Amino acid sequence: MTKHSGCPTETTLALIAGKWKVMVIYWLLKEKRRFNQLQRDLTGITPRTLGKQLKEMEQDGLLKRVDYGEIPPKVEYSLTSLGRSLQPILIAMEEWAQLNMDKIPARENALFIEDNPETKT
Amino acid sequence: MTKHSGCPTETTLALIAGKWKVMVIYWLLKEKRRFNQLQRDLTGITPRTLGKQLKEMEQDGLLKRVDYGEIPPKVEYSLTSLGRSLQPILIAMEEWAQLNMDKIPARENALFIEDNPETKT
DNA sequence: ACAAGTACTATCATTTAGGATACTGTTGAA
DNA sequence: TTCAACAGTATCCTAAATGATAGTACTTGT
Repeated sequence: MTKHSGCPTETTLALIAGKWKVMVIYWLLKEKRRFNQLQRDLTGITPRTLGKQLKEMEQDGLLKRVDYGEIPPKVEYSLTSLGRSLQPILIAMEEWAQLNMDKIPARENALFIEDNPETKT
Repeated sequence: MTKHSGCPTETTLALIAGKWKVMVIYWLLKEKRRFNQLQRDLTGITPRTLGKQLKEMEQDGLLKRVDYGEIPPKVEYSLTSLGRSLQPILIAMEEWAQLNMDKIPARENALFIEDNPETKT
């Protein structure tokens, strides 16, 4: 997913389509959180990627960053009302998946065999 | 967006997050369509990419492909009931975007300056 | 004196999605 | 007879997303 055409559905999609964004929202819906706390919550994310996702979401108006200017640093992330207003959509997606779990085949891979090392001489 | 962790919300997201998938569903909600027709509908898509999106969506159970085995070829794509059942979610996303249009800043680019050609000597 | 926690950024590398272009074989229409 | 339409696939390439790893400056706890 890259550019969105002006289609409103795709606009919304673009805001939550980052690999970790749904989970960031999930944790921030519980309560505000600090950077390292989020990194512990989202097991496996690197600080670089977390930083990017947070910055994008902040630019998109989904969350706000409050820097207390202290030393050692203290920065808190929390959802804006715009961010919180996505909750019904996320819940709808969650319920849809749970309801249709059985009908969704597990697609693992393999479209065309393309640039596949095994295929080359 | 790449792998989904087993989180149902992300499962749903993964099914519709391809660059053209929402629009494919949009057109197929109207009526069944053939490959070249879709390519005309989705202005700008290449046949390779269209082929991929359709194949993924078919593997995901969102649409079905019917090959009439004729010559010249005739193949029709239509939504499955699973695919059609996504409509409320897409509408919810559309309405959310329309309702919040004014609050969503236009994010154009520029996170860190990273591997930027202008920055290099 | 040393380690750990704070919030990151820098640099480099890999992976993935998507695009450009050309091509297939057959048919019916101009 | 040459052309477009049909439904794609093959090959190559670029751009975007994400990951791995290391390091910043400062402070509190042991």
